[in-house]
Amino acid sequence: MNRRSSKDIEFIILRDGTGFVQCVVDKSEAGEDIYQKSRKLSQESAVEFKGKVVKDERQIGGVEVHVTDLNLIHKSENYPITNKPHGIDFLLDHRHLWLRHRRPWAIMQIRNTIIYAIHNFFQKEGFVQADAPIFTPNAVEGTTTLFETDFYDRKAYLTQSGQLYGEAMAMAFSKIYTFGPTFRAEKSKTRRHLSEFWMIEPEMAFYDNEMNMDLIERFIKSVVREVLEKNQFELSLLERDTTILENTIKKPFPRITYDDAVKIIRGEKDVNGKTTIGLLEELKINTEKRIETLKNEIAEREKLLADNKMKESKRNFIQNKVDSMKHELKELQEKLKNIPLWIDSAKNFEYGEDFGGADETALTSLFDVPIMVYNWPKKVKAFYMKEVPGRPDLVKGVDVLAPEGYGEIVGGSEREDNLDILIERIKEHNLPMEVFQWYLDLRRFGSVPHSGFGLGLERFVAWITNTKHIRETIPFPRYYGRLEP
RNA sequence: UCCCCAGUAGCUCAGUUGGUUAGAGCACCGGACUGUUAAUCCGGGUGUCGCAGGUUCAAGUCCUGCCUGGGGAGCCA
Repeated sequence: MNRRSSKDIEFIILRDGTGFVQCVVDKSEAGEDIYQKSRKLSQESAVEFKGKVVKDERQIGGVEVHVTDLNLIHKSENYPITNKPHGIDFLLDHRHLWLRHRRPWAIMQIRNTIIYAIHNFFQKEGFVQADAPIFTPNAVEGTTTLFETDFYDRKAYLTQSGQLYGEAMAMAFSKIYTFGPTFRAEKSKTRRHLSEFWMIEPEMAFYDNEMNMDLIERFIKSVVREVLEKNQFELSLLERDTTILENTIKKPFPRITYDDAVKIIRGEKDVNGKTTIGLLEELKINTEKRIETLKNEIAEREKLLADNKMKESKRNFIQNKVDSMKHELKELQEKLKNIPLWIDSAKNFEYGEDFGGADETALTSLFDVPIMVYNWPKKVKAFYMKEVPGRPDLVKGVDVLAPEGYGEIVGGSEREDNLDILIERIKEHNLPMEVFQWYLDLRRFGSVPHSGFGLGLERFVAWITNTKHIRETIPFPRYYGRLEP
């Protein structure tokens, strides 16, 4: 709970886990005793109210409670998280308490809807949920760093992907999906990485990459539709502009080959008359303009501050305003410095490379729905992806890039189903052949075309809720430098 | 592992070319106000300036090293 007061009246925001309601303790209604008790309530005290529910359009949920009785269950003292701004690190140190607050509450409600909608979609489509093991004897793709553990005196690693096991299960049950934790020991310090995150990995027998992309698109639309139906209130708490989410369920996702994507990134090809370079140059001009106005506003206020007859409280107020404007100015100047680098990186993008974060942002900013980029250079993708017929340099992989700078939320492919080619690919990647023997069995005994993809739950939640840092999308995040609480 | 930035009160931050006794807002306590939404107004005090060393008459401020955090690259969902 949280409290505000005026003379003879107290406003208390009460939370019960399902939502929030304002409770009003009016001295004339509740009586002197109850009113005095309510004045002693502190932030996050546990309390029980009796009272009348009254319609009030001004309030969240449209109602408030006029309190007639009050029972203090537990008085909270010196609650650390105040109603004022805190830094992300302080909040994460108090994550066990921070979860009680509105923003985390709204994000977790949406996360819950997403999890439910994912199961709902696959169950209705006839998929079997079948989870992959978490302890694994080897690195699946050989590139990422894994967490090493002791498994009865043997080295074991925490899984970085359940995909190979998913393929085995798809050969057994036709269409399956895994839904479990995944671990990466990379010392990544960016807003889109976690050491421990949840991944959904469907795998379908007799699916080529076209069918795979059809499924991905229907899947994303279905989950987003469910969030829009169930979580309007939470989205409004988060001040999420839902235009792009609504587009996502209505419009088809553009499907772009890697070859075309490269041309678009370089600014050689336009999308509805706009190019990446043009957009970035526009952004540069707008940022410059904003910096100019900020500078002028700061100068104006500093002139005001030079008048030392000014009342102290007023002076402090203006000083604070100036400080926060200087803060914004610093951020914008930082951004302005980076824009030419982004333009440079886009213009000189080298064919055959994977997209960097800035390239992805440049590309996706031209669209108002998620896009699918397919047919990737073989050398930047995993060994198990199937070659594109007639293009031995390309594989049938697909990445879904979310709009608004969220980057890759889905990665998938058609899998190589030919034993000999797969063995060649394992050799090319210098992977230990012996640990893949069971996987190669899948190509020895009734190998069929099959495809699948992986969706990172937290990145998906981050995009839907428009959360800047992925670590706010999981109750207790684990990443380089954070193991507590 | 590499590059950039930061570390000042419980929290968020200011602190100018090195110069007297280091500041503000919030939180907290008291008071004022019948309707607040981060309420507002008045009063009340709080510091190992991340750590270690150096330069200097003088260091929060400059230099070196280390630690911690943030952003990014790599890697990826």
